[in-house]
Amino acid sequence: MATRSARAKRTSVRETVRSESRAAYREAILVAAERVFGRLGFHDAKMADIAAEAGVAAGTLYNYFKNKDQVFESILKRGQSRLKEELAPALELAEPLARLRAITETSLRFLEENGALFMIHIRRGGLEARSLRHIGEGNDDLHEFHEQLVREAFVQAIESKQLRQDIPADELAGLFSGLTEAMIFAWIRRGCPKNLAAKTDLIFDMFLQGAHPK
Amino acid sequence: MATRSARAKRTSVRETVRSESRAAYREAILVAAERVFGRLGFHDAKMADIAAEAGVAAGTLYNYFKNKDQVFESILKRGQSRLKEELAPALELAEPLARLRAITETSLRFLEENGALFMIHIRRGGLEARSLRHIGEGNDDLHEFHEQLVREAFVQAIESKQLRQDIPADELAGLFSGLTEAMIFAWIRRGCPKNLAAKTDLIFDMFLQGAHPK
Amino acid sequence: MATRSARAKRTSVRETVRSESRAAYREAILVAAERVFGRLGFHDAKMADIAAEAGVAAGTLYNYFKNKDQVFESILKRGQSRLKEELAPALELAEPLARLRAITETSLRFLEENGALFMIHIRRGGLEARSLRHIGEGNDDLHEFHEQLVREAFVQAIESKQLRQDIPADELAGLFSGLTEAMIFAWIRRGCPKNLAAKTDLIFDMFLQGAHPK
Amino acid sequence: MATRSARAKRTSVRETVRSESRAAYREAILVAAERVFGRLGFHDAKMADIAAEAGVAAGTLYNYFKNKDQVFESILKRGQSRLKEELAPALELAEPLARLRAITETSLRFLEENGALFMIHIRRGGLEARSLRHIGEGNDDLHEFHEQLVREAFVQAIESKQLRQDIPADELAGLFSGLTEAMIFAWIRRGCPKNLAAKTDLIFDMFLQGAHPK
DNA sequence: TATGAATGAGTGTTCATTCAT
DNA sequence: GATGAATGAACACTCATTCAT
Repeated sequence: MATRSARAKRTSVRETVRSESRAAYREAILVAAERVFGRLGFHDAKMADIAAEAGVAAGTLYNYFKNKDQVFESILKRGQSRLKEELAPALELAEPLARLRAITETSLRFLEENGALFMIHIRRGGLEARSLRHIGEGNDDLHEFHEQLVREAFVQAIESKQLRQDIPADELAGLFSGLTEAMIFAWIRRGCPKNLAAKTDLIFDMFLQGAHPK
Repeated sequence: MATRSARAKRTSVRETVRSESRAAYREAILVAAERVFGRLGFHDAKMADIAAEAGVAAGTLYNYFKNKDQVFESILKRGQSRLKEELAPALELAEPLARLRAITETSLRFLEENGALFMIHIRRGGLEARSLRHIGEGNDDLHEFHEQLVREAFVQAIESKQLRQDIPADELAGLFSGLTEAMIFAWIRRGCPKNLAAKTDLIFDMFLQGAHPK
Repeated sequence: MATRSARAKRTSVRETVRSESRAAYREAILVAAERVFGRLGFHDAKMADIAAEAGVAAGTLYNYFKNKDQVFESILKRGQSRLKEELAPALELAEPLARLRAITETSLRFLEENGALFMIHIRRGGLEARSLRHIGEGNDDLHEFHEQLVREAFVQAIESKQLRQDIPADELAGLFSGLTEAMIFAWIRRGCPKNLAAKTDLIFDMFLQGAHPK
Repeated sequence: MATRSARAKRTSVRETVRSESRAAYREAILVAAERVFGRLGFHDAKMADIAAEAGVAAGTLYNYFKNKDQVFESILKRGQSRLKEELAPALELAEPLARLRAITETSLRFLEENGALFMIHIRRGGLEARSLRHIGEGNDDLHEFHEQLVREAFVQAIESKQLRQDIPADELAGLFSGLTEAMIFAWIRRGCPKNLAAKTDLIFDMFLQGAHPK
């Protein structure tokens, strides 16, 4: 029994090691893929590029992912869970505008730290959606999640009269998200300089006060 | 001499016909390519798809364009000149905010009527820039042109105290363009419903008044 | 009847003109094709190139020749008849070695004046024979014709004891033709300088005397 | 450490196998390509033909050669090194005419065993030069190498009064090379019968004695 | 399981040939 | 008959995927 147990344990340990090794490989591949997809886009990124960036052989990719599409999809999913984790503290805030500000700042900071991921996400979510629709059908979309959070904050803020009453919450939320995204696009176009998160104040100021002279 | 004249005329007519036919073919190909690129993106759009959409043989494309890249580029250029034409009346307006409103409305209307073109343009200008940078180097970019117009309007509006003085014109212009683009992205995400141009008022209202309750 | 006759005559004249025009077109095309094939080789020479060189439209070529192969073939045939014409005086000579010398000199001069044709011919006859065998099957070949003339001269020269008796006429003829062709190849490799025909003396001297010191 | 060593050895063995396999594939492709190019010429030989002849998939060719041109070039280079190897013993001979005879005999034998290669080489060096000039610029050419050897032998033979003094070494060497090449062309035209190398004696006899009766 | 070479379907492009004018 | 644009078969080459080791 001792022997059995020992063997079982050894096996278990070995499997743990294996499993950790598997996880490490998988992670390395995803990190590499994120960089490569972010740099080159879906089509120009070759499986060979990703393998090279990850320091593994091309065939190895297929031990961890079914195909190129699934590598792509996995990056998105991984990014989604990471952002969700980082957003958790912000969601604790009860005050809707403060929560909105925290969500925005967190998202922008996340963006700065995960530029490549964002490139991938935005391409897929916003623009290549149609051509890549076959990828990730039915995944809960990060966009949806994010917009839902923003929408809730807006509904509450309007209810508590902190915002104009004459524009529906959805429309307002859309404009806000839009303004944020616009900031992001401008930031990308400028080559992703530092301190995107610091733009949160500007976004809020403009969004709340407008451009009219006071 | 009558004969010569007649022959000359016939030739001339024939050449006109031919020339018109060439232009018609070229146009048909561009229209088809615009649709296909808009639908599938640069990479997924195959020359065969474009040819099929245009109702010609694949080889025919190469009688009008050197290669796939040049088809793509030509769409952009064609779109640019068309938008420039349509913007001309708006540029006559002397009053900066009125001009800005006209530019915005015209651009949005143009967009509605040329959704596919815009998809193409934005993909290239904003996002696929890196992977497609080899295409169209040195074209005067529509983005640049548009942003220049907006920037000028802002400089004048700030000078005439019609806008807040505490934010630089460039920043304001960026935010405005951003807000507009955001509207556009939201519109695209919603599947390009009718009446995008009507959103001009909302954009201006929000941009000028802000979201604060009055 | 006068009318008929007149009409008939007019028709006939017109047909002559037409026929002359046809011949002129055909000739122009062949001249152009000879230059282009000579310059680029069979495969790299495009029908469009030939048409351009001839100053006609691509389609016109097909009013005179069934296809590219036939253009090629026609050049060879035309060259063959021209060389045969030029060789006629040489063939009058009764004395075999004098005749051989005249044939050689004439052939070399012809070569210098028809370099392009020769390039075509040699490519086809000597080297691309296998790959181009589908062309001109069963034509009486210029090579064959030429070698036949040479062979006859050798048979007679050996019979009249003007040449070594210990080597069969065929072998000797082959060597002589070979030496001549070798001269030609060297000449081509040197870029076709002037005065190839003047090498006739050297060929004969070497061929008859050998390289041994006297 | 034993394990490491064992693993290292295994790896090394595996790599040797792989490396041998790679070399074998490469060689098989070159052999196939040599046959196909020799049979059809550069243009008519399709990559698919070569792949089929080698018994591999078309794509495999591109794991070993960058493109069709490079396959072609590699054949030439391989042939050059092989001939150079085979010529080495002949070059040991101090006596110029004996050396020349050995060089000639070796070359002819090489030719018989590598007819396809020669077809390829001669097409490129002599005739398709112009259209294929883009291939292999700057390779040390087999022709040049061979002619240099011949030229040296002639200079020495003339110096030692073994040959006529009235014709410059270059000219004589050219004629000799020419005679040899002529023999080769005749041999090709006759369909590459056996025993080409045996013609060395005939070449030398004719070259030295000439065709005059003694 | 990692490897990396083999595979072959798929694509952009060329060009001989056809055909409407 | 001349024209020159349309045609589409053909081909070099790429790359995601498979598989023997």
